[in-house]
Amino acid sequence: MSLPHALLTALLERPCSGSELAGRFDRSIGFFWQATHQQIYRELKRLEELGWITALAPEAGRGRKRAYEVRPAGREELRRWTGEVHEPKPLRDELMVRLRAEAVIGPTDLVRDIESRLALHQDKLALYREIEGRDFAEGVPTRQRELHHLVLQAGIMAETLWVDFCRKAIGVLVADDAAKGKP
Amino acid sequence: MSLPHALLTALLERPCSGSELAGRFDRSIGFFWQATHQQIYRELKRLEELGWITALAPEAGRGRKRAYEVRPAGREELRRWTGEVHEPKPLRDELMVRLRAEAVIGPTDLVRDIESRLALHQDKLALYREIEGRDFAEGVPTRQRELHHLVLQAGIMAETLWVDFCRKAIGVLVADDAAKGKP
DNA sequence: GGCCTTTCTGCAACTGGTTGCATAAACCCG
DNA sequence: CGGGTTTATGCAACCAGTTGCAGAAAGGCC
Repeated sequence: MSLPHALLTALLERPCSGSELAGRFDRSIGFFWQATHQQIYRELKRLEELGWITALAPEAGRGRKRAYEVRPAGREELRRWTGEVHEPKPLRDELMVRLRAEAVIGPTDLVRDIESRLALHQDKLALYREIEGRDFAEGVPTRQRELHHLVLQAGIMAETLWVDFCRKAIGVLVADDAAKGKP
Repeated sequence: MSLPHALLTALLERPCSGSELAGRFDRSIGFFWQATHQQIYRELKRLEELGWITALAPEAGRGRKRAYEVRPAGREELRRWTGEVHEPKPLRDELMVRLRAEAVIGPTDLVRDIESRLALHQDKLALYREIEGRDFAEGVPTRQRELHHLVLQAGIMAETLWVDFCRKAIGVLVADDAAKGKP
């Protein structure tokens, strides 16, 4: 639902082609909104049909790149959407379903899954902290920089939460196993 | 993706009909996995075809209720699934896209949206804390209770995070406005 | 008993996102 | 310069979840 607007934002930051967008989605915006290249191409086509973006003159490069830039109508639409009040999507986490399943069908191998999750969250947290140190440790705090920092902080907070939660969950599951005499 | 297993879990806790499941999803499991009644009916049908659940003899009540119970194959499948290692779904949050949009197109009405979100998260947090006080303040900590508590704690942690983040975000956005002379 | 409402079940169509595959241009290397 | 590789674009089918609507059985009301 926010893909078109994420694309408009990225293209406003800097006009570029589909594949470049895919690359930039993997970083920055992609921390909170992922998109495959197929989604991106499909959506770019639609945005062009809507008159929100236009293709720029094709420049040389690998393959046949088509860069896009945002038209005034697109910028206007982005402003409209950003100012709207939206219902937040409720949380949805498979791990919680699995924990409840564990509660009914007794001990399973769930701990291993949580351990691997823990590692992933720790990695991501380390990455975010590194970015924070590199990009936000010093320099003038403009509005834009502050907002980008805010988004990164959300990432840091969320990953910290999951690291904490995984540790706590492992604690509960392992203590249970120990209590049952499984060393 | 976890809907079938969420249903199996719920049906193992207590066999019941589609509409009852919908009601129970609104509470408990529904804090982390939502499903509409259409999804539930469709899925129950599929689970029956797979031989994981069976319909019980129809009992009286509103409409024509069909209660289901889990068969051994279903329990086995749930165990298998719970023990599997899954990739966690990456975070996806529209608000972050909107904050980045704000960063590019200058001040918008985004604060209002965040304020309404803040209220929602506070409400949910209060609800979760109330449930915690009611259900987990005392009593023997069995494995099942501990796991249910753990899931609830995840909810509390997440809602706390969002309350904190909304406050922080409002701080940034409002400070910016003030700096621009808009009182 | 007839009628309106509520509860429960379900179909059909749609949407956003994913997967698998195809094609074309540039580039790289022997 | 010709064949393999990489990069860029895209189609088609699919899957999970959502929306809108409809019919059937039970309950309540007059």
